[in-house]
Amino acid sequence: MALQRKPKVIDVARLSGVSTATVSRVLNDPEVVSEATRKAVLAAVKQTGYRVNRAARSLRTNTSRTILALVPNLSNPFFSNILSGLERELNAADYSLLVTDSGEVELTADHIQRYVSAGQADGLIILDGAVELQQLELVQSATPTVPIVFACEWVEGFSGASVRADNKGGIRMLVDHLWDQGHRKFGHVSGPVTNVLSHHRQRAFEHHVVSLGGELRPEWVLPGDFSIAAGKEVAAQVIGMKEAPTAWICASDQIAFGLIAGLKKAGVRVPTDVSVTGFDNIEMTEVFDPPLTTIHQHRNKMGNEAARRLLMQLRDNGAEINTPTVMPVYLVDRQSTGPVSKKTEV
Amino acid sequence: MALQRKPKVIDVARLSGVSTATVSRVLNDPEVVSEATRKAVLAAVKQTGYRVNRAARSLRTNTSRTILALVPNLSNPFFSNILSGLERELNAADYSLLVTDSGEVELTADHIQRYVSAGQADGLIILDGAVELQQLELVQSATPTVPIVFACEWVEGFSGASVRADNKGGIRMLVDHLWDQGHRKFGHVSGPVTNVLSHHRQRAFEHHVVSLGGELRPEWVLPGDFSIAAGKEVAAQVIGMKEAPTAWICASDQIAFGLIAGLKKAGVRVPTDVSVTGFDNIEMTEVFDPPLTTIHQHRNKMGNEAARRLLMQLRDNGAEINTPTVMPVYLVDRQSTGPVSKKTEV
DNA sequence: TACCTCTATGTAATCGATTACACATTACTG
DNA sequence: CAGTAATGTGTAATCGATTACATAGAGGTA
Repeated sequence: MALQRKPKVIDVARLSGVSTATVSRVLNDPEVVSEATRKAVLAAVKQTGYRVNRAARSLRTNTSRTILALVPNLSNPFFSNILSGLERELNAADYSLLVTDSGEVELTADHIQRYVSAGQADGLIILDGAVELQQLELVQSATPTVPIVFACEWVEGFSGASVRADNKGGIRMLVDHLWDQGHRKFGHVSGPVTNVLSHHRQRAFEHHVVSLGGELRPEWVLPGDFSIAAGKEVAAQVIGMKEAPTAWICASDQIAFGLIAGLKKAGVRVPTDVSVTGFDNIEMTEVFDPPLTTIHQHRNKMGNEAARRLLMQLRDNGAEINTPTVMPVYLVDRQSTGPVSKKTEV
Repeated sequence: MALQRKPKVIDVARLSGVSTATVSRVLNDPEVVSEATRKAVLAAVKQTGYRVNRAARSLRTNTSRTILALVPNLSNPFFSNILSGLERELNAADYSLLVTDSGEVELTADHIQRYVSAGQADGLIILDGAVELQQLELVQSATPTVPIVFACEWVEGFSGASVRADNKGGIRMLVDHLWDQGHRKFGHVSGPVTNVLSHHRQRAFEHHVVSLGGELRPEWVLPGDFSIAAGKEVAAQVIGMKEAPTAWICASDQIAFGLIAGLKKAGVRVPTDVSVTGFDNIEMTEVFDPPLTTIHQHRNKMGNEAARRLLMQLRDNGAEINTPTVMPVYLVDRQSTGPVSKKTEV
């Protein structure tokens, strides 16, 4: 009863008494076909269980309906959240998501082209800001029709689209919040020195603290790498400080966790002795002790938005809007921050 | 200087003075070509910057060199860790990884076939145990050459390959550990009732507690859903219990976090009053207060292994070995467990 | 030398869908 | 009603790589 071979257009065509061209039209451009034929063809499609062969279609149309996501570290939950948003949006538009971990390899134009030139991907979503601008431009000039959208991270100077959180706004909210609680001496544990987010937030931090009239010292700015381990290392340094900030702004929740854990172990109380904030609002912030005051970003939505911008570019055929989309963030006030205490003042 | 068009086999062929057949052979089956020709062709490939068109190759060979991963929830860090392992292994074998979130949709054979029948994927890695056996068998009979490997979760009764953690062993280690500390009354917060892992661990838990002679009561077994929220809900129930276990084994670290947070809020001390264990050993366990005693599983390696088994099947063309690969786990003893206290005994 | 084997390579068909172009039919216009 | 436009459909070329089959030449054997 069921067909032995996989059904092809020709089978559908025969069954419905039309040509392969018409079948194809029904599938790709239904309006041009008459009502009656369309119905007949769709019925035949259903009956045969026909499904287009993507390879054949790709070959002919020179498109893959597939998007490649370059993720710096697939095991990082932060990125997987964005991926999730991406995937949902792409799937809804009948695009597939190809994923590659860009963490180990150096992200050269050549590496990226392996996918693009081979016709495996119609567009690129890059979550990794650690691509060199020059390499990106090489990719763009080699395959100018392939849109590139950055999500979360980005590359300074790159002319393409990007979707990012309101990093600056987030930092300001945190500083304001702490300022209102009486803090005047601020420390910052930033992300990796080469990371765009680090730079951006670092700059926002400095500007805002200065503009409020708070104290800023170079030795109170410590680079981390977004990890718990980094937070712990910083804790060790903080404990040794003669004069320390009363509030620490960390570039990620993980750093804050590590820092607080380290401080607690040394007998420093948070927030009684020192206030600490995170960034991201990952799930765990809520059950951490103390629950973490942090900035929430809509990671899923950032993925959605990035996908939408990419799809738009694919449709409008490169109507590039290079203004970054900035997603709003908000402050989540929990218990890792509090009024500055007398004792801490040396 | 650079070519306008993308180079094709014919361009490489012309440049190196051979036929397209020979170029193809150099690329796919180098041994059959003479040393001299091979070198000439490779030089031409390099010079032209040629890259095979995957669509054309796919069409002709009826393979995609792409694997589809079905992930129940892309934003769950647990799965993204497995993904990461998968991706690395597949990439090393020149396979690409297509990812889809199976969480929202019902995983029907039809849904899966959308990818497979369309020739988009040569194999399937399923991280989602919530597929119906019948649907799986439909997929297998429709496309018997497409290997399926389960990773982490699996479907009872399914004849294909699977890679999983030693869930039973992990549970036993936990029970033994608690038993040694004097606990005799055990509670279990399991995963979702329909989840294979839940069942498996639940059974292991019951068997082992009983075989040691510990106490087991139906009201001490509470279903959760692996989430922090579930842990919190359970905490509320536990607090109301007339007689409660002295040790709780949770199906995930997240549940344990939620449970402990809830207990702490109600003034119950962990581990002084009650011991709690997790499962997974996610990064955060270390900085949690108290640091969580849990079972570590090699999530990355599970991904690696699943990919390896799939690739093996693709090479040996379906030499199916249906014994599951069980990955070892180990106990990480931290501070959420301790000797049973007198006070807790009612 | 005649014949066979083996190796290296070329010729051309093939995978399955899309689409340029051609054509037939119908509808509309003055 | 002739002429033109609009609509719907079919024919066949096409995308780019792989590979069955054919063949040329080298080497071996009786």
